[in-house]
Amino acid sequence: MNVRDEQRARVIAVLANHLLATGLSQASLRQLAAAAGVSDRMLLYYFADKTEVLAQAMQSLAGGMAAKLETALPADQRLSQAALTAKAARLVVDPVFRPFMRLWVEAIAAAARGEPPFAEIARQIGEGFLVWIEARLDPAKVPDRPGAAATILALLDGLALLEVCGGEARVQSAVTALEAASLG
Amino acid sequence: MNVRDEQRARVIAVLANHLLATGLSQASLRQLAAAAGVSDRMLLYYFADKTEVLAQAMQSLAGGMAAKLETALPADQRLSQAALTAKAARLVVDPVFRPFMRLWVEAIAAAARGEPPFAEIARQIGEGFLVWIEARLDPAKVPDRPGAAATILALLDGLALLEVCGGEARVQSAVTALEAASLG
DNA sequence: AACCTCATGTAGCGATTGCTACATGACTAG
DNA sequence: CTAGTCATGTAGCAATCGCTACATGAGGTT
Repeated sequence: MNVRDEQRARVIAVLANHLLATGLSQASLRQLAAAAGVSDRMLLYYFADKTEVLAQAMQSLAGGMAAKLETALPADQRLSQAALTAKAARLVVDPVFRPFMRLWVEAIAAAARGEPPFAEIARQIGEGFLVWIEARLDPAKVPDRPGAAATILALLDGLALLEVCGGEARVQSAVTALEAASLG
Repeated sequence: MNVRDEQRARVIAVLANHLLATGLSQASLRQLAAAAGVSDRMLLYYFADKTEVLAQAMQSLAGGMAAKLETALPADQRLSQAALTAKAARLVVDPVFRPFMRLWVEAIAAAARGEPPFAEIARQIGEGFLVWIEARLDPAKVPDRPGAAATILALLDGLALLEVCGGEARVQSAVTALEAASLG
């Protein structure tokens, strides 16, 4: 393997964590390079441009999160809409997933203003989420699975927004209410 | 009234619409000044700095939206959680409100990365939403009103995110599912 | 008439942005 | 040994950013 290709892999891994920790505001070329321990010059030697760096780091993160979600809530168990909503909500507010959800909000906002590569990436990741949700909805109990999945995804994403504009307490009260509703 | 104060009012009104139409990506000082039909130099004569311009424009928008929401769904009618969720969801995906919801997502993302003045503004507007929602929940039918309100707000905000990462179709299918659920 | 505040224009500063031109040593294939 | 690719450093460019220093005329006050 090339030195270059090794560095590509290493840098992406480091930068994925950097993005998780600091968000998209600390993501200028020079800042990314510093975080990865290379010069900005070399970052652009390893990757074509900043867009490619961000795209690969986000892909890496999305893959990791998908794997964690897969094991955190196995797909062989099919749930009602209320039950899956409550379980998934508890999941995404977990400290393990929360940094990703924060970054997810920033990525969607970047996508909203058409900033490459986020427009495409947001769609990909969103699609992945929908598939994950639908696979865990019991067809017997949920007639409109696409509609239910879209509703659940909206709510999960919304919890991340709620944290920013309403604080931790609001998020907890929402999750608690969802769990209560899934029992009644 | 000063020329300066008149201009402040006029410029804010124009810029509020500009932000609604173009989002926060077209919001550099020079771009804002051009949109308002003044020089960047004068924009900073009317306002202390860019932060004040954005803060006032966002406040203006929030006020307008609050008024529209107030009349669109009067507070004298108290609803169940499912019913309010469905009605409010239909409301925020309306063409009248959608540009605001798009901007709202960008503002929250800016708040998430601590960008002034959005951190404070997002909290204010979010709080206003929560009050609006709680005032329309029937205490007899909804035991945990704060929890229900937080849940509804998360879902409404999430619909705006869903539009970006899943497209118009997903949003419609979610709203339809919510309306179906509120009838059953 | 002298002065002063208000309103506005011209010009530019220092920082940061993404990105590039050019040089150079190391190693490798012929 | 020579030619050439690989890996890296130094330096900088053009654009944009938020913001400011300075000048100037217009109109009111004393």
